[in-house]
Amino acid sequence: MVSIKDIARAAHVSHSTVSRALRNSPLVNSETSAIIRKIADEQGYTVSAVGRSLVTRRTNTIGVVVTSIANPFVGEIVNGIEEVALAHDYSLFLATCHADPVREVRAVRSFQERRVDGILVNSSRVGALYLPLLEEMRVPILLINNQHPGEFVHSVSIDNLNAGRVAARHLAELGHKRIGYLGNRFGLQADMERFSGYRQILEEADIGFQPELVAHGDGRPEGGMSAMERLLALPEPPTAVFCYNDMEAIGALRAIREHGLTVPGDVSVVGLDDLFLASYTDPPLTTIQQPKHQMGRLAAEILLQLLSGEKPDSHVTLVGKLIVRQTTAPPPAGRRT
Amino acid sequence: MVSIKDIARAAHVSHSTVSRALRNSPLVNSETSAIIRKIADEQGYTVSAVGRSLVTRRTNTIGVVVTSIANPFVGEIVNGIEEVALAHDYSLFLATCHADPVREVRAVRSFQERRVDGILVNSSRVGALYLPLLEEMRVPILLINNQHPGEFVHSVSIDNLNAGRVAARHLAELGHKRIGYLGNRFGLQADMERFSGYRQILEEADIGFQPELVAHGDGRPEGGMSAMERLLALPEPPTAVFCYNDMEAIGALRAIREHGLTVPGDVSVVGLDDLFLASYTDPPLTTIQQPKHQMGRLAAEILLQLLSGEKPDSHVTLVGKLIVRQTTAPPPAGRRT
DNA sequence: AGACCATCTGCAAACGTGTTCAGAATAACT
DNA sequence: AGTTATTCTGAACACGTTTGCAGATGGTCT
Repeated sequence: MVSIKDIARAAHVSHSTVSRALRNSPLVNSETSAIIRKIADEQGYTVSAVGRSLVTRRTNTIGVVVTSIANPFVGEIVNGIEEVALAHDYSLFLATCHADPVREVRAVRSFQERRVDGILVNSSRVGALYLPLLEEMRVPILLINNQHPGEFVHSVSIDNLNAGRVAARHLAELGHKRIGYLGNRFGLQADMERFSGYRQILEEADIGFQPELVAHGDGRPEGGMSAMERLLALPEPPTAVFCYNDMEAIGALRAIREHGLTVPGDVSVVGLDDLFLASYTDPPLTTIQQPKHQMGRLAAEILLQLLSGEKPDSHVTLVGKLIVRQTTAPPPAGRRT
Repeated sequence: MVSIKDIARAAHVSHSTVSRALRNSPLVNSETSAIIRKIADEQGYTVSAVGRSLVTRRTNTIGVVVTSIANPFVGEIVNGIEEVALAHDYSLFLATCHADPVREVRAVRSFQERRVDGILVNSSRVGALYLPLLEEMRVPILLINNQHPGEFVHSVSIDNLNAGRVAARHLAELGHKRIGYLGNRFGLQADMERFSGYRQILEEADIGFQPELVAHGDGRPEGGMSAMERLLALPEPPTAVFCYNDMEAIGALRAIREHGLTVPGDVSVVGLDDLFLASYTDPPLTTIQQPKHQMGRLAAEILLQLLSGEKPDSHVTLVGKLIVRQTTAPPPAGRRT
């Protein structure tokens, strides 16, 4: 591998001069600079980031740890991160932890060894347990959609309360009086916040909260399906449901169909996430869009600001947008009490 | 940041001894070794990969360049890669190129600067143009599902010919005589191979190839939808279609439904990829599963073998598995001619 | 001519680690 | 006691780069 010294020898200058020439330093004569660059080109020289990092004490890398990169949701986020990282000449270390604390710790340790300049964490189930570990590191850490954003220094997340409100309000405005909530049984903070927003709207709209209209899934289609079945088995089932996420909504759609009912004729459904899938369910799913890409971009931008010494806002929340497709409509004529 | 020299000073030994102690070298006395490790622990020392890489001339990193990480298909592959990388203490640099040659070249250059030990490329549209660039690098490169695998030294890909055969055979065995093909209009090699397999089966089954039953989409639902519409407009439309991928199959399902026909009652549909989505279409999609995860694992394993000096097979192909769900059935009674 | 300045270049140190080699200390022999 | 073998440690160099400082070169001014 050709180094700076090799081309110094070839150009009959010192390696310092080569270093300066390649970095366009005004200190070096433009002619010699041109010669040096030409030789470097011919020899196929590329600067060694590892040599450079050793002296500059910066690696121009950021570590990203996510639950699973196969999840299209996090894929979008990483896409946004990568976009701004690339624009600023940063590279990404990617690690997945699959919600396994051991793996997460291992990933962070590895990042520490590699001397990343900053870390982005997107793994909503990791609690405050790891706070000490993360803080022990000397680099800025930013959490995306984390379970306990308040406890960490910097975070970017969606406004879950607002999302719950927007979804419930949409259904209330369509005239629904029996609006169910298909939650997530793992007691995630996101679930509680979405539920709160939903409940707020019910109170504000004088519909009132009806506890029997709440069921819990597991965040996956199967869980959504069985939770929906429980609601449909009620003497007076809901005419609309707001689901914790799109995955559960898909399960709900199936349960409703298998129950011999139609969407949105008999039951309206609202999801949350706006996965790619949501456009292609039958019928296409009305949902709250999480600004995944923007979330990734914003997270990376804030991290870069931190790295350049600025002091950006500690906790940023983004609001989701309601995407009305075809799973919501007014309640059936006979049930508009 | 605490370095090896700091703990050497604290332990009253030389930094060489510290280096050895932390790497469990048998050369150092076990008692002093214990003392050193204790001090290192107290000071929160973590070895610097950049310092180490400088002397070992290995970074224990591999660069992964993909089209888009938001694509669940590539997400699964990366998942597999990460799994074996982690197991071997390698870290992943991730870069996305969005099928943009400029970005791809930039990503590879960045990897080169960072002195990755090897590179995995998954971007099926990149042709032989970049071969020189890739070969100029001094590290092993392995291509996953590439457009022109033969031209590169190492590759892992799916057996597209076989996939086409399996899909078509499944439909032929159900009794279909008019089997359409919904291809990809961009002339990808994968499309041609899948088509060849399909055609082979038609000949072997004495059904014969009927050119009017072939239409081309764009690899996305919209394209699949309009291509399917063209087939349905034929005087004698197909009773089954094999689609280039699941995305087009989803479009086909929608076109068929909007045409007032049912799946699989009137038309059978087979996709290819087995995206997560495929389980949740209505009805659930029969498709050929691409072993995405395994492909990622295998790619990483082969690369690691290359890195350790072994000479594994140059070109590995994996066979996809037929997943029969509910979009395929015998043709309608009136059309079994 | 000498003083001064501007412009460029090289020397040397530093970053954190691994590794070779030589030598010190101790133990085990004759 | 003297020799040899064994076990451990430290000095020194290397890896590739950046950068402060000193010095060289050549030019301009008094």
